[in-house]
Amino acid sequence: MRDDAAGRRAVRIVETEAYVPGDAAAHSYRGETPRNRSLFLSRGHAYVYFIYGTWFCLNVSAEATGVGAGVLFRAGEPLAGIPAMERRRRGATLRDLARGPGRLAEALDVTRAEDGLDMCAAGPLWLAAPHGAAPRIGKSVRIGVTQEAHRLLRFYERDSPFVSGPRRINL
DNA sequence: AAGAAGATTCGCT
DNA sequence: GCGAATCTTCTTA
Repeated sequence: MRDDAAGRRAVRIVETEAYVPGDAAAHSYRGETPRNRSLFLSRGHAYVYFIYGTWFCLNVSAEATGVGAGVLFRAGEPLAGIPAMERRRRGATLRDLARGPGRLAEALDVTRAEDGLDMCAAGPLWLAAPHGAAPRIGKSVRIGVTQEAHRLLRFYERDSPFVSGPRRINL
């Protein structure tokens, strides 16, 4: 959930990737730096990083204070505040509004300003429990990752059209 | 001090 | 399919 001057925007997270302790692909692998310090906060805090000089990506920290682990939000199904998302993502179809980590952050206007926020507390960026029937969940290797490339740490809703990635890995 | 690679996306071929 | 855009961090000299 995103609450700011544009009103409320909501997406259902339909695709995630885990970056776990001891994982060479994780930003936290080589210890704490100014960029990744939010990964070392207790579970539930936002970690926002800037990539390829162009995009932000949103994660949530996933372990106890000082451990260093997180879950990347890779795609979302737009639920509310869709006009505000369309203004941020000019020219994108509904399906592509938040389909991909960079697009998701752009649709929700998430930048470094949100880095470190507690997403389990009331505020401009927070997590709500999903509702409705439990979806079928698929798992696969992570996208764009070269280290520890065999690990099945990507999770997605198997029946959602809002999931990113090549079709062949979305079994 | 300089260079390469990276949890990406878009536009053009 | 390939290259550009272009920031941060890590590696190597």
